[in-house]
Amino acid sequence: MADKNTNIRVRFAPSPTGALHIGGGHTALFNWLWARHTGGKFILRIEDTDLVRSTKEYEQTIMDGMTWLGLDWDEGPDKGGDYGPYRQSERLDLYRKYAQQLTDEGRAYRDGEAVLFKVEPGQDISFDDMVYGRVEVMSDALKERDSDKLKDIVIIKSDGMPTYNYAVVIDDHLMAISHVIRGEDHISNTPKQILLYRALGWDVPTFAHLPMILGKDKKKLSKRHGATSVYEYRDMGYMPDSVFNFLALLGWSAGDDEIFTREKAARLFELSRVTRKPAVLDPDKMNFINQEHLKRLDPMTRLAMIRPFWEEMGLPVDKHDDTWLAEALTLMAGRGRTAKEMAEFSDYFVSFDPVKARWDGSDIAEDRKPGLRDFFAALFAVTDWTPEALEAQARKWTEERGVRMKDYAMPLRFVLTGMKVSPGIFEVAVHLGRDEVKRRLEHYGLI
RNA sequence: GGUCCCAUCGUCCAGAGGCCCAGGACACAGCCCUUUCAAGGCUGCGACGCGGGUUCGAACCCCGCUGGGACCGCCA
Repeated sequence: MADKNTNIRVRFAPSPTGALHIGGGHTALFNWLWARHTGGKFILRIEDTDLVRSTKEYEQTIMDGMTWLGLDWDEGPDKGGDYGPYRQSERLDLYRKYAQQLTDEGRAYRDGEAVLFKVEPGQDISFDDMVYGRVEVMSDALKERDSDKLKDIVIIKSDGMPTYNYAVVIDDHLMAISHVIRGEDHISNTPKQILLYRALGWDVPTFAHLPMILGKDKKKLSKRHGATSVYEYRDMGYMPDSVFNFLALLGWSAGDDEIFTREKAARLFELSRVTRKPAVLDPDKMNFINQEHLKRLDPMTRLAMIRPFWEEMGLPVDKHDDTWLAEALTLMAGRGRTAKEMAEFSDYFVSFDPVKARWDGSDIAEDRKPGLRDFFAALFAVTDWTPEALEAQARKWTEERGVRMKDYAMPLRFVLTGMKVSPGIFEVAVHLGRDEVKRRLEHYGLI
């Protein structure tokens, strides 16, 4: 798509009744991708016509969630634009105006305080979806449940507020939306909306529905599937880049390379290549993608990612130099799939306290201690405090005595980290520094 | 119950009639590397739901069945 199409306008229209859901994030993401790919505009519209459930706090939370994911919008309630206002609650006069027009034309009628749109039988309300292709529907299908009676469409509720199916048509048209990209759960709402577009004499936008995201049990994602808001992923230590990457892979693929940046995804994205099958969310894949992004981070950025988790664990992060901490994490690279895991697996760099807390040294038999003391003394005899020199010394020492390296490296690992796994133990020792290693050995009476 | 949609490894995606006795990724198993665990390298396991057509030829087209999903609210 060489020519930038500035007429392409898409929107994400959440209702502020909760934090940004993973499904909502997915929808917002695909709209963003299409806008950025085509050079069009991405609009944020708040659908707050449900008076009781909508709050300003949730509105802010949703915007924060989108920002966290790296999805920036061109027009919205916070930044304005030529097609505002961008909150449905501020557009009530518009909905009333067109409802009145439809009523005057005899297309709609009042029912108490509400206004209903009359559905006529025999109308073809099929449409071409950019993802699903031709969707065939007749207006005769718009029946009441368990009945053959046609069901008219409520456009204004008794409380004076517009219904979703009506407001969305008014707004998408007035905001000059070219492509309506939304979840597949809206596919059956589309024919009703087409009826409204026609009655108003407006052009119908292009529709593109996205496959649903399902839980492991193949049911629509909900609370009981664990993490459902993007914030839960943030709090578990997933990078925004990873969540973006993972979500982009649900219903679409960029080709051979599955780890990519927002920019690359935007460049490669094609609506016509979106899948139709509902996608099951796979936490394993999410972990893998996060680990890959964590590995690719530059040291200081990685530190910024891990730091809050160390702080949350109550570790004295400020006592250390940032560069030194970042280097410790470089040693950890590839270990830990989330920032939280990485923070937990590397706590011994920040403080000796967690080491003492989880290992008291009692599982080292007394008769082994003399040998270990000899070994550690040999290590401290090394003047060149580098991983290579220490390892060479350790190897020499163990070979001369015909003993196994692991029988001495493992105790050292426990002394320094309190864990049975860690990066190369000589690298850990060197990074901690001679004095700190000595201090930890002394604590366990091994030097 | 009605309407609409979907149907390739356990999962996510490739595949747009011959290039497919189906390819990649995650997960899983094994091997290598190794002081541990990861990472990395290699190997393996594993799918076109079923039945009819159409065609010289079908994972790809058509029909039926089965299975799954979504919707049927004065919620969005």
